[in-house]
Amino acid sequence: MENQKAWEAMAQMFAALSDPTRLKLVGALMDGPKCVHELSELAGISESAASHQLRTLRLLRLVTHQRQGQHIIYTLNDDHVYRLVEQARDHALEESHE
Amino acid sequence: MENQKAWEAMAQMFAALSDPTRLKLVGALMDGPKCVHELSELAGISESAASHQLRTLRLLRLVTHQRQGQHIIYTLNDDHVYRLVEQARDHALEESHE
DNA sequence: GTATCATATGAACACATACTCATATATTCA
DNA sequence: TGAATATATGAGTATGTGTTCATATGATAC
Repeated sequence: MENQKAWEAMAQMFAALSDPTRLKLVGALMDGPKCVHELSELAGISESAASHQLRTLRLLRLVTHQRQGQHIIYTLNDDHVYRLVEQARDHALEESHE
Repeated sequence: MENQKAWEAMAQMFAALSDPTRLKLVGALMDGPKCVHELSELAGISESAASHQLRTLRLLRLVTHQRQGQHIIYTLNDDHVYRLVEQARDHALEESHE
């Protein structure tokens, strides 16, 4: 089965977005780059928790980060993520008014 | 926070596709409706495991099922799922040849 | 009826994961 | 240099999840 790895990569992609906290972080980043403190507030979690989850998103290459003084600015990595979340949102909206 | 439920619904959607086994089941269904036995073979898992995961996909409304004699035929529920998986596949492919 | 096939379900277990708390690292400012 | 701020990280823990195994349900054939 040569596809096994492809399925795993895709599943990993979905897994990155399968947690409400991480999804909120990504959602916040869809409005533009932000620092950890701001992200933690927008997601309603501790800064430590945010840092942990941002690390996960970083390892999965959904976000990138760069230092700006004492702040670390996180940014969405590419448009695929953006579009994926938008599409899921459409689906969720459609489901909700059934 | 009125959006909390929306994020959770979306996260749940992604969670449904975040497991390689479930993703393979959905992938198999993208080629057309199939019975449990066939799905379990295509996904390379036991029929019991397949049944458990199909139940999950059913509860999350990603698939529907109908009886046909002694077989239960599963079908993809809507096009959103189809498009979501296709998009993720594109992303995975693009990532892989970086 | 019973035997058989297809699927579903519950319990149990192993493993993953998301958080908190404490601590470490890195930057800026005095 | 040392204090303060921003972020990262490791350990510990509680909860979630995917599988297997055993058993149950439902349909067909005899």
